[in-house]
Amino acid sequence: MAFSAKTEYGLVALVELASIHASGGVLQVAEIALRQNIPDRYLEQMLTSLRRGGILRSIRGPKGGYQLLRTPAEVLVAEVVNCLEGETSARESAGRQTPEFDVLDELAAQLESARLKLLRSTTLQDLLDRRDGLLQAQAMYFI
Amino acid sequence: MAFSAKTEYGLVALVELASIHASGGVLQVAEIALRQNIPDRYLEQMLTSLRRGGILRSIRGPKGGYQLLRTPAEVLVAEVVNCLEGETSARESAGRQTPEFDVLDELAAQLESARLKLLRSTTLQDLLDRRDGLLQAQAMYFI
DNA sequence: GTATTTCCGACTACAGCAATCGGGATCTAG
DNA sequence: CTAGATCCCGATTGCTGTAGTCGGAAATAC
Repeated sequence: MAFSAKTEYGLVALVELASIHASGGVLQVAEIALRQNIPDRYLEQMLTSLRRGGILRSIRGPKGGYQLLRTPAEVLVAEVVNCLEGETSARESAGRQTPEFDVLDELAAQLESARLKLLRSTTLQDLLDRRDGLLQAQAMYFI
Repeated sequence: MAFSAKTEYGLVALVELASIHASGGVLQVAEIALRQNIPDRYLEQMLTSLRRGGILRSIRGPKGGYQLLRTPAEVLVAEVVNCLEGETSARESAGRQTPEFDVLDELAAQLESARLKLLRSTTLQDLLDRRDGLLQAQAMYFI
C-alpha cells in the first residue's frame, strides 16, 4: 500500500465528511471510527493534524465534531497526505556522495514528482465520486 | 528518498558494474563498498540477491567478484528494485473493508502504476549516461 | 596448502509506526 | 451551575522492518 495507516485513516474520514458536506455536515470521531472500523483514539490524532493543517475545524462539547473548512472540490489529496505524513522528519538531502548516488537522487526526485502530480490532481470530490461509483455498481449487482 | 538503503546500494553497485561492462568488467564487493562508502558486509547481501535474481553472476576465490549477466541497456531499474525490496512480505490485499477504503486502494494502485511505468522505462544504461553527464558537467566547471 | 573471495544464515540495535491511555479544556442541556 | 459529552494534548507502549554486524563454510587462484 502506498499510504501509511495514518494517511489512509485520515483520507477515509475526510471522504466521509465530504459526503455530507452539502448539508453542513458534522461528524464525531467515534462515529467515523465506528463506521470505518478503526481505533477512535488513534483517528482522533489524525483529525487533530488535519485541523492544524487548516483542512477542517472542530466543534467541542456535546453535539460537537469535525467539519470540512472548504468544499470537497477545493481539497487536494496532496495537501492531506502532506499534512498527515509530514509529521516526522524534515526532508533529507543526501549531501554530496558519489556521482552514482547523485543519479539515483535524480531518479528519486522524478518518482516523487510523478507521485505529487497525481496527488495534486485528485481532490476529495474525485474520491467521493469514485466511491459513489462503486456503490452504484454494487447496487446494480444485487438486483 | 523514494528508495531504501538496500535498493540504493544495489543500484549504485550496478551502475559501477555497468560502467566497466564493455571491458568484461568484474568488481569485488570490497572494492565497490570502498568507492561508494557503504558497509561491505551489507552490500554483499544486496549483490547476493541480485545474483539470485538473475541480474549478475559471481566468481569465487581470489580474483573473483561480480559481473553483469546482460548489457546495461537490457537491465531495467524496475527489475532491480523488485529484486531488492520484494524480499519481505507478499503484497497485501486490503480484504473487503468499506467503500471509502476501496477508493483509496484504487488511488494507491494508480500511484504504484505510475511509479512502475517510470522504473520500467529506465535502464542501467540510462543511469550510466546520466552519471557521465554529471561528470562531464563537473569537469567543465573546474576549467 | 594457504590466502583470498564469495556464500549462508543467525544475530543485534534502532527508528518509526500503530495504538493506547490519563487527564484537562470546553461546550450543551437541563 | 452541574453533569455529561466531546474535543485537546502529551506521554507511553509494543511491534515490525530496516540497517548493519558477525562467524564460519565453500570455492578457487597461486
